Amino acid sequence: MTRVLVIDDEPQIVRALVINLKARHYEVDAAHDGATALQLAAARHPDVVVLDLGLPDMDGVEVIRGLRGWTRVPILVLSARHSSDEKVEALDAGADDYVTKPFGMDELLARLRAAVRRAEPVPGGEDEVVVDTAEFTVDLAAKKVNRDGRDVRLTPTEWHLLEVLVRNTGRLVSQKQLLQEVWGPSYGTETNYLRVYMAQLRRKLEVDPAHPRHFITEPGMGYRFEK
Amino acid sequence: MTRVLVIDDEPQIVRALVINLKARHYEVDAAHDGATALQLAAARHPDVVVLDLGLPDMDGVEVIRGLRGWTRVPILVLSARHSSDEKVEALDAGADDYVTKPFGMDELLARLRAAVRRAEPVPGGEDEVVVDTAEFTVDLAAKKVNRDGRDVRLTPTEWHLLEVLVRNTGRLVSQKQLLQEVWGPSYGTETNYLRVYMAQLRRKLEVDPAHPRHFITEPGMGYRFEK
DNA sequence: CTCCGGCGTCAGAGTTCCGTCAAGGACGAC
DNA sequence: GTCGTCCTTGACGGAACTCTGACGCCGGAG
Repeated sequence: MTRVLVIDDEPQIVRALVINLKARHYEVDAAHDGATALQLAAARHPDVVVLDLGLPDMDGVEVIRGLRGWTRVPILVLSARHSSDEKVEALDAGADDYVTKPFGMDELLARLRAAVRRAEPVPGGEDEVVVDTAEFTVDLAAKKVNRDGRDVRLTPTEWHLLEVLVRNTGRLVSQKQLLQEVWGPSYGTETNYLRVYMAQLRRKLEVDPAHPRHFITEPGMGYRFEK
Repeated sequence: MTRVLVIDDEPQIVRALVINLKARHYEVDAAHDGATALQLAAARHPDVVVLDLGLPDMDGVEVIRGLRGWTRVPILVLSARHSSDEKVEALDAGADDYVTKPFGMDELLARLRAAVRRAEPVPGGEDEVVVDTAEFTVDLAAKKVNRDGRDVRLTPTEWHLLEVLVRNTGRLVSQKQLLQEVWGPSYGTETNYLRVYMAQLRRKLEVDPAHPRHFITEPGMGYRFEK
């Protein structure tokens, strides 16, 4: 769940934001002044910050600097001031976006979504998509299988089949489901394909292909991958 | 130097932007319609895009989608429309910011700076600028390849292809992804291009081009660069 | 016991995919 | 214009992959 930190000293604005955000399943923290805000940010590590520049205890830009000292969390600034200088100052201090009050809630939420989306790690980035077994390792992102320090070469079909099984580690995958995912939706009965390609996977990955430990056959039903 | 792509069909706006940006030492490309814009984006790989939604040939949101299909470059939208729906649509399509016309140049530039800053890689991040192999060295920042103490001459396309592969060292890069990143989003099936240019890269960089050790073919799937 | 269905194995045929070469065209430099 | 560089395109032989049928094994049912 995405966590939002709202910083504003006007209770009605905070209330409106909190209600709208919670309705959209965001987790919301709120602070009424800069000091509390910085503390909360450090404690809760929000995914995005909504900051009103007009705070009672400190300049909003100072809050931005305080945050930017240690985090790159997206900061969305709210302000009643339309002056161009204010915007430039806030943006150059490290804000990500600047919305002038009064603002439309739809727009604010859209900008919030944009800010959060941007901060997301690249899909297929460094996320750990590696599955380990005693004998081999499957890296789903790099499309690599390593066994005894060597890369194992898989054909597209073999890889596709392995992928479906590994993504369902421990679960039984029916023959029909495998056929449809690997060969396409119009397949479903060609179980001989499965037999051939399961055999090849086992030959390449199992220690003893005749007595598989990872690619288990469930007779009449399907196959199961076990670590 | 930061490269900006300006997309707008109003010459006076383009002129104003180009003058201001160049004065601040940005490198600027300009397009006056969506098709040219997508082409230019693919060819020039801008660091940030400024996009007017009102284009003669296609909907601005389509341009956003066209870009987002293959790149995460920051997109700053300009529009005369103040309607909230328009903003939400553009932002949800993948835009990073939305500025309504008439806009202050200072503010626009500040938002541009914010967008570029955000996109910067984390300082001290795991960005490898130089990649070494036993036989040659690729310097991604300097755009240079060195082999046996000599710089290897690569054509723009060869370099581009090499860059994509090296940035994904060890990972399989699909043919479609390579084509889209190097030749542009409208490509995806012209695998003969890949065959030709992979051969050229191998001829220039592999010890034995017929038995490549670094530029590995995964038949039916794509290519992989290995140190 | 025999029969039978489901599974594993193997090898060959057919098809797709890849590396290579060469020719043609676009473009800019001189 | 002429040259040189680079990109595109087509063609072809060979390699890799998928499909297909045949066969044997095994366990359960009759």
